[in-house]
Amino acid sequence: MNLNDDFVDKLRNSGLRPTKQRLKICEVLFNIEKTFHFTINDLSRIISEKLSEKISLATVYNTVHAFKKKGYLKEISINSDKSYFDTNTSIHHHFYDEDTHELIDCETNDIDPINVKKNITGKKINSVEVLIRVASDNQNQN
Amino acid sequence: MNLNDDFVDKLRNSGLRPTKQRLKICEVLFNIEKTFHFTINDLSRIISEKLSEKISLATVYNTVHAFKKKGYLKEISINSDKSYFDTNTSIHHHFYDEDTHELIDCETNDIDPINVKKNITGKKINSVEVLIRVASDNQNQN
DNA sequence: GTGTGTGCAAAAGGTTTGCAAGAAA
DNA sequence: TTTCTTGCAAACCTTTTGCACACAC
Repeated sequence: MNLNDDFVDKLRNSGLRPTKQRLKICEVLFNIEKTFHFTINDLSRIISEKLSEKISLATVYNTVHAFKKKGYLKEISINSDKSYFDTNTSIHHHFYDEDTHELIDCETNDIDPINVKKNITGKKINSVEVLIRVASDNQNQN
Repeated sequence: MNLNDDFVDKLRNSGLRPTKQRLKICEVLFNIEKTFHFTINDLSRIISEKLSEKISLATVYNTVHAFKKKGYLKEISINSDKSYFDTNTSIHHHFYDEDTHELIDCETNDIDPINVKKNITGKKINSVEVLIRVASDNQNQN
């Protein structure tokens, strides 16, 4: 399998040993054309379903954090009960569907450039990201 | 004390009994001219320091969530290890200082209007909020 | 063989829950 | 007196850690 070799290279190039577990996680995360969002729990579940083989939770955590540190994944804060990760690592925005709790990417191009007029002395801006909360049009909001 | 009466009314009007604990939490949260950001832990600590009287953690959680439900507090997602709350319940933006983990309000006026060019079919936009991550200018990132 | 990675179980945070005792209506 | 609230401890969930064993190099 060609892709698998790519993953081996990818891992090697970033100083991560291409172990069986890490390759499986790569398959799940990066074998897909469109980017996707997940929690560690999601990922763990998907692995055991798709691959009919279990990877220890600790290893999933280790790997996800290693991938994040290497810039292959990005962590997103939507609500505070869980960490969401995104395979789209560019600076971009999100729609958050409050009905379904689904997260949808919104590329930088989909929003006019954001001009921050205030600034904090001695601090530089690392990122500017927008969260757009949406809900069903005909919903009775609580 | 006049303010205390206000709090009693405030609570009564929203169907919450004005208990000793809730009034104390009101004093801490709403007796201040400027808005402030806190975690439940912060709040609990402030209460025991400022009021030299302890309120059970469970009660603090209960009260904060009750206040949030009534619209007196707003929950903010910065990172997933903790919940932050904000006494400023308007739609507004935030600076997040990655060095100090401090949260700073950024009023809607401080950012030029945000034009979202993409939209999700059948969904209406509830809020558009920006998180600006900042860090020390001379910091060695990572 | 050396060093890194894995997996388990235990621990650690933050948060929630169940229930008995207490306070407000 | 009835209903809501409090407080404690236990439970819970997500995440982290310690350590022995296994695997990659």
